[in-house]
Amino acid sequence: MDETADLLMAAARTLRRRYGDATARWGITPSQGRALRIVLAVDEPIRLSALAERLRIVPRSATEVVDGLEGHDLVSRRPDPADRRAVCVVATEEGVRLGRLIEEARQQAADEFLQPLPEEDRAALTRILHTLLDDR
Amino acid sequence: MDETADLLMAAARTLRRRYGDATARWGITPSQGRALRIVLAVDEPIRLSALAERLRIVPRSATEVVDGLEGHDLVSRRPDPADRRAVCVVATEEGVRLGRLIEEARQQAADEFLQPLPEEDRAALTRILHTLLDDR
DNA sequence: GCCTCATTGTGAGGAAACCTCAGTAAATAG
DNA sequence: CTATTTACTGAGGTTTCCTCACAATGAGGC
Repeated sequence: MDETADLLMAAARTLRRRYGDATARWGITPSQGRALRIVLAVDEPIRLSALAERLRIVPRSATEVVDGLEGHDLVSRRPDPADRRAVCVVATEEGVRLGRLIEEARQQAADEFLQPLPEEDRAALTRILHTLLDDR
Repeated sequence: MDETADLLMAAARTLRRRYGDATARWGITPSQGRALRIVLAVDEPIRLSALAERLRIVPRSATEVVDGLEGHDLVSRRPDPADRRAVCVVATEEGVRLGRLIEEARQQAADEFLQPLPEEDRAALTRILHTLLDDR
């Protein structure tokens, strides 16, 4: 009997809730937090479609996430000089500042959740999930 | 940099979608499928609150899932003889029949998703997720 | 037997995080 | 210069879960 699938989903839910508790204090949602983290990590204007890909969601959904972040003045949209159809997302000053705080909180929530795992299990989990996701 | 959390959520989403595609053909949703599977696995009337616990959701959410299944005549509610506040959920004949088909589809979707993993990684994943979830 | 307190399920209401489909505007291919 | 493709977004929907409040019932103390 294969329960792995169910466990995976239950774990994701738990994690999302914890991370959500952690980020809610700044008025942003978990998925906004993840998006902001990517924007900051890339550290240069990123196309909305590229952001979507990094988040593994469809572009339309990325639009919403960026809307949310923009509403909080954490990122701003700007036209891509190379392609006038495209939109680039960049973090504002406030976004950079808050991003750091959020990253800390995120890290802490993840650590707390993953804390019962010995180091090697944690590494194994990351590796296994990569295997599952990277080849579609 | 800890990406495990993100991977976990992305994996859950992928899995839910695949499982959803598999079950949609009988008009039920993934979470209804999971609930039906538990009802069938227990193989005797199960309290709604117990079902909720097995699904790791709050009882109020289980009410909805059961509503959905009842609407398809796959399960029925009956009073618990031992406690008149409680409600027991049992599978109907149709529920048993369809449950088998759904289980097959579910199994196949999970297998397909987990297929890139060598057997030992799959076992490790299950074990690791149990560790994460079982102690809250 | 009562009174209080906890428990069980559910109505009401809502939020998060996705999706698809269709449409506009711009780039690119033929 | 038409035809197709690509990049984003408006509109609308779905799934899955949550909290809060409440009625009915059970259970423990006096």
